[in-house]
Order: sequence, then structure tokens, then C-alpha cells
Amino acid sequence: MSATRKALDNEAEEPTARQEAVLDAVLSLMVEEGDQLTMNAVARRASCSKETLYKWFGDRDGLLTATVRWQAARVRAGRYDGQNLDVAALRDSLKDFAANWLTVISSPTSIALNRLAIGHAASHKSNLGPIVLANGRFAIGERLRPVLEAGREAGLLDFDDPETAFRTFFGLVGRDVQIRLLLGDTLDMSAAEIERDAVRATDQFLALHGRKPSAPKA
Amino acid sequence: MSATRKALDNEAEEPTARQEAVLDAVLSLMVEEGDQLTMNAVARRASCSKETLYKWFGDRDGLLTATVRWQAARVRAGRYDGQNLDVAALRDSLKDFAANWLTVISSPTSIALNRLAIGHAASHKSNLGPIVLANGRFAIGERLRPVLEAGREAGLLDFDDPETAFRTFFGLVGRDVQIRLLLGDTLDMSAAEIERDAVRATDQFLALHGRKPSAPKA
DNA sequence: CCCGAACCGTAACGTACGGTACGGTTTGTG
DNA sequence: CACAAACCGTACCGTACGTTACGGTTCGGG
Repeated sequence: MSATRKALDNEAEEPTARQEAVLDAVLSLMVEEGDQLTMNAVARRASCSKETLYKWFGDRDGLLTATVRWQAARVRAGRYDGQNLDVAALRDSLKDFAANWLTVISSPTSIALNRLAIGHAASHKSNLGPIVLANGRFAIGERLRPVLEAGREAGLLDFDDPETAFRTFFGLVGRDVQIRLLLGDTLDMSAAEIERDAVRATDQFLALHGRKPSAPKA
Repeated sequence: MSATRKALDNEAEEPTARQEAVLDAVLSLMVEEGDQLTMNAVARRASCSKETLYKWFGDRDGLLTATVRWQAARVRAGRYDGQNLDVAALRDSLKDFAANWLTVISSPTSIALNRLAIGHAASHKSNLGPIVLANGRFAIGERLRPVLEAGREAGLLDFDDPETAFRTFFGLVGRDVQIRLLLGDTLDMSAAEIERDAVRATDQFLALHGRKPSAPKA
């Protein structure tokens, strides 16, 4: 049972601890230096040889892909189960969800990662864009959908299409934050500010899709 | 009166017709090839010499900056004056505004330009990010504000801070469209779809900030 | 007609970087 | 201890591209 198995060409392989350290080095370089993300710099930062990098990840693109996947894997957090269906719990779930999402997209790591993926979407090589999309936008959509549907089942929410409802919530939460951060604007995004934004977005969403529990429909 | 004046190092200079043709070549290359935006390719596409490019724009960064400015200058369109203060006119103004904005951000040119600026925001060289931000997000904010304030003056809208109200509208209109397009997702965004989205966003905004004209406050 | 400025097309230069090769060192195993 | 695999550090190669240089051509003014 060797420590490196086959290499991470295919998506399935889990990186070893050492490989994770390398990927963390890539992330830190990406955040600090932005574009000075050369194979030499990675090898230096990770104290490994370029030969090892190519052995493990195939090429530069494979390294970046593995890095995106590695970061995506650790974002998984937050439990938002759709039980306890009263309006306060629903509001709390939505608010926590919004706050968590704002925290993620305003983190330096997320900003650097999205910039990288967007740059790669310009050239048509590799598919970092779809990966980031699948683990960001679409992942949270999937995670929030049960909450929304549970809210609808409980007569607390009113909407036709869960996807459309989610996109409305997404817009109310994110607004112009992500594009401004990606373009280099400096935004407050302190914990207090995020909390305020999350509450506001949640209130607005409930104002649009909340149903008065006057006729709870048995 | 030479045709080329000094060069476009400083922001003030207006490009000549020939220079505009060069900038259009840059734009078309940006949209078509994405990253194959080399000085050689630009010179070939624009049928000019590289020497001329450097004489006019200083360096590659100057050329890109001039291109961003040139494109920004032509986006100016749409009139949304705040007169005729009835609810139908306000709704129309908001809807046209939303449709126009969605059309802009879903155009290939805008996508390519934002990708370029985001890539440059990663490296700290130049300031394409602020330029795009100033001519995109902030420009429309400034243009919509009078509409919102006129609506408030007329008793049709209710909000505390125009900026916050605008950001809500911005979120309801854009939702996840821009980030998905930037990351390479293929979205419908046909004229019909844009129209639907604009109407929906406007209705939602009015549901949140519209005021029933029951007591028009003399 | 003549001259010079502006410009085109191409060639050439220097560097940065992705990718490869290799010698020396560590590490795990029988 | 011996041996092999993995790995580190560094040097090296080829290419792409930004930038500069130069010869030839067009064009407007005197």
C-alpha cells in the first residue's frame, strides 16, 4: 500500500496527508500572491520537488483541479435540516444559511479560487468553472431546497418552483457582494455586517414567500 | 494636428477612429479567443504593427485599460428619467432598467471583459477592476438612484437608504446569473427570458418597497 | 517633386515558465 | 545491513510572449 497510489488524474482519488499539505500550499500562494502561482513557487512553498508535483498531479492543470476539489471538500459545513417546522426555526435556518454563504464568498480563499476558475473559463482548457459552480452555487442550492420544501409543506412558505425561490434568496443574500469582491473592491463583510445582511435577506425573502399561518391548512 | 496626439498613457485622451478600430479588434479577440490575447494577435487582427500598438498604448496593460474604457464608454444607454410619477411609469422604468442590465451582463463582450478584469484583480497590477466596477455596478447605481428617490418623493416607494434599496434591486435582478456566466455556465438569457426575469424582479422589488397609494400624503 | 512623419510587416531579443532529467538523500522492508 | 522506492533540490530544455529594432511603404505639406 504505497502512499501515493496512482496519481490524481482521475477525480476519484483521495489525496494523502502530504498531498493535502501541497494543496494547502497552493491555496496559500493563491491567496497571497494571486497570480505568481508558478510550479516553481508551489514546489518551494510546499518544500517538494517539481518532479513530485508532476508525478502526483500530472500537470499544472491537474494540480489546480485537485486544489479546487480539495478546498470544495472542506467547505461542507452547517446543518440545516428541515424538521421542527415552525416559523422561528425556518427563519433561523435561512438566516444561518445566508450568513454561512456570505462568510464563504467573502473569504480570501473563495475569492482567489473563483478568480482562478473564472480565468480558466476564459480559456477553454480544463473545467475549473464547472467544478467551482458544482461545489458552490449548485451545492448550496441542493442543500437549501429541502429546507424550502419543508417550509412549504408546513404551510410556512408559498412558492411554485423551489429552484426559482432559491434563486431569489440567493440574489437577496449575495446582491453585489461577490462581483465587487472579485473585481477587487474592498467591502466591510465583518461578522456583524454579515449577520445584519443575513437577517435582512431572510426578512425580505419571508416577506416575498412567507405565508401567513392564519389558515394552516390542517 | 496629428492623428495620434501624445499616446493614451493618461486617462483623458480620446482615441482616434483608427485607435478605436484597434480597440474593437481587441474586444473581438477577447470574445472569440478568450485568452489568446497576445500583442501579436492584436496586431494581426487590427492590421497594424506592434510598434504602433506600443507607441499608442504604452504597453499591454495600457492597451487593455484603453479597451475597457472604450467599451465602458459605449454602454451608456437607456433613459430612465424620474418624471411622470405614477406607479405604471415607475414599474416600467424599473423593468426596462432590469432588462437592460441583464442584457449587458449576459453579452459575450461583458463576460469577456469582466473575466479579464477579474483576472487582473488577482495580480495587483493595473486597475481594470475598479474601472469595470465604476462603469458597471456603480454607474447603474448612480443612474437608478434618481428613479428610486423620485418614486419615494411621489409616495410610491418606501425605503430608508437609496443605496440599500438599489442593492436589493440589483440582487433580485442579477441573482446568480453573472457568477454562473463568468464561470462558464450556459444560461438561456434570451430576450424573452430576460423580459420575464425583469418583470419578476420588478414585481418582487415593488412587493418589498412599494407603498400602497391609499394615503398619498397630499 | 521631395522630405519627413507615421505606419506596416517581420525579425530579433530576453525572460518567464511549464515540463523533464538527474544526482543525492531519506525511508521503509526483508 | 542491503536494497529499492519515493522524494528533494537543482539544473536544464523548449516555447510562448512581451518588447524592441529595422527596412520598406504610404501620405500630407512645402
